[in-house]
Parts: sequence; C-alpha cells; structure tokens
Amino acid sequence: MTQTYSISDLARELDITTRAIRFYEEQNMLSPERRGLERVYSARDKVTLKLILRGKRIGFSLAECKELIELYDPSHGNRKQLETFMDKIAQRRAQLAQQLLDIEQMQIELDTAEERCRTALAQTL
Amino acid sequence: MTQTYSISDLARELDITTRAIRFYEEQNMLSPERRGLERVYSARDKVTLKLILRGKRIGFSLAECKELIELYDPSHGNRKQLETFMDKIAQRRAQLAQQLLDIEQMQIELDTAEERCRTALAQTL
DNA sequence: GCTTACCTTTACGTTAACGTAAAGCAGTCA
DNA sequence: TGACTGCTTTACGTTAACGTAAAGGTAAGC
Repeated sequence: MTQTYSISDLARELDITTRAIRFYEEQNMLSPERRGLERVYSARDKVTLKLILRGKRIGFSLAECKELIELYDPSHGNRKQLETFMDKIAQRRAQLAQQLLDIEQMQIELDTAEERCRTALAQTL
Repeated sequence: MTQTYSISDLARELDITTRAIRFYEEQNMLSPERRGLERVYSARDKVTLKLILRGKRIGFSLAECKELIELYDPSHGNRKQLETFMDKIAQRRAQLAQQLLDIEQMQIELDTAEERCRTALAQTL
C-alpha cells in the first residue's frame, strides 16, 4: 500500500548520492525505518529530501533547511517555541523576498550581457 | 572627481570584512589600483563587489559569480568564446527560472507552516 | 617620541557538505 | 559455490570561503 523506497531508489530518483542521503540522516534531518539494517524510506521521507534539495537550489545551508523541516510539525511545541517558529518563518519570508529582488536584478544584467555579446558577435562577421 | 574607496570604506559600506575583499582579489575577481601598497578601489570595483554579494545571496558559488563578472566585458573575445558566453548566459537564465519556482513553492510552504503554527498557538490558550 | 589607526603580506586554522576507500553482511543467479 | 549486486558502518580526505593570528610599514595627533 504505502509506498516505500530503498536508499538507492531515492538516490536515482532525486539524482543524489546515497552518501548524501546518509549524511542528511546523520544531521538528524531524516530518520527512516529499518528492516534489519536496511533503511526503508517512506513518502514523507521523500518529501523531506525534496525540501532539502529545493532549499539547496536557492542557496540555503543544511542548517537552514533543517529549520524548515522542523517547522513542518509544530504540534509538540510550547508557546515560547511556537513564537520562535513564527519568527523564523518571518525571517525566511524576508530572505525569500530579498532573493526575488536579487534574481530580478540579475536577470536584467543577463539581458545586457547578452546584448553586449550579440553586438560583439556582429563585429566578428 | 572619480570617487575612490579604501578597503575599509568598502568593508563598512557593504558590510563584509577586508579579508573577504582581499580574498576576492586573490581569486582574480577584482584588481584595484594601488597607491604604494595601499589598494584604491574605483566605482567599478564597488559594482563588482555588489555583484558578488548579490550572487552569494541567491546561492551562487564564487566561481559562478566570477563567470558573471567576466560576462561584463565580452569585447576581447573571439567568436568561439562569445558563443560560450551565450551558453553560460542561457544556463544562468535557466537556473534563475528554477530558483523562482523554488522560491514560489517555499513561500507556499511557509504559508501552511505559519497556519499550523497559528492553530497550535490557539490551542495553548 | 609614542600611541593610535589603518594598511600590508604570509600562513595556518576552521566549517560545511559531502567524497572516497576499506571491510564486511545478505540475497541471487549461473 | 563462487561471483555479483546492493546494503551496512567507520573513518579519513577534500573543497570552498573565508577567519584569525603574526609581524610589520606609514601617517596623524598629542
């Protein structure tokens, strides 16, 4: 029923190494089931991995990714903790907003770079 | 006339360390003038630094930032080189597009994380 | 003349995020 | 019954991007 995966299944599908996956577990970002010694991953584990990879693509550190993962389940938190969570969420939001600006700016620069390239290419004719 | 800066001027203004600035120079991303031993930075140098910092904020490696800087001046390139430049520009564009998707997705997740937090907080009353 | 504030170079130290090898157990296919 | 294939753990190696300390040069102010 509930889909499970071996470590190399996930490695293939997500295009990362098994070493990386084990490393994330070492960092307490994952804790897959075991069948004997073998790791058995759930759909939830896969989601977590995807979240890590997405975080990495936009330049988040693993520590930051870990915080994001922890935000997934705020049930076991007292008031103080939950407020800390809210703070972290706000921080991430601000960071993402800044990144959007940065990307926008960089796209503009790529535009002008491309144009300079085009004119330089025209010269070589 | 033409504005110049000392290394600590730039460090203060851009909120980085002088060590970092010297490091970028070591990596051939900058080559400021010298007055004796002292480094003297131009407005262009400052722009370059800003570009580096912006790149870093969206998770680019220094190597990637360096490529971006090099795209600034495609004048001294032969046809082959210019085409390589165009390729790199296209690659960066694709990367930025992916990052936009990732950020969008992450914003959605922050939304739901925030909501979960809110309901958990409501429980603590 | 001495301190203070910048600047320089050289060089070793550090952290993150894995890579890579070594050594071994468990099932299967010819 | 090997030989593969895939899984495991342990542990040392590596790269990027600086941090940090050591040792010293120079100009300004008291």
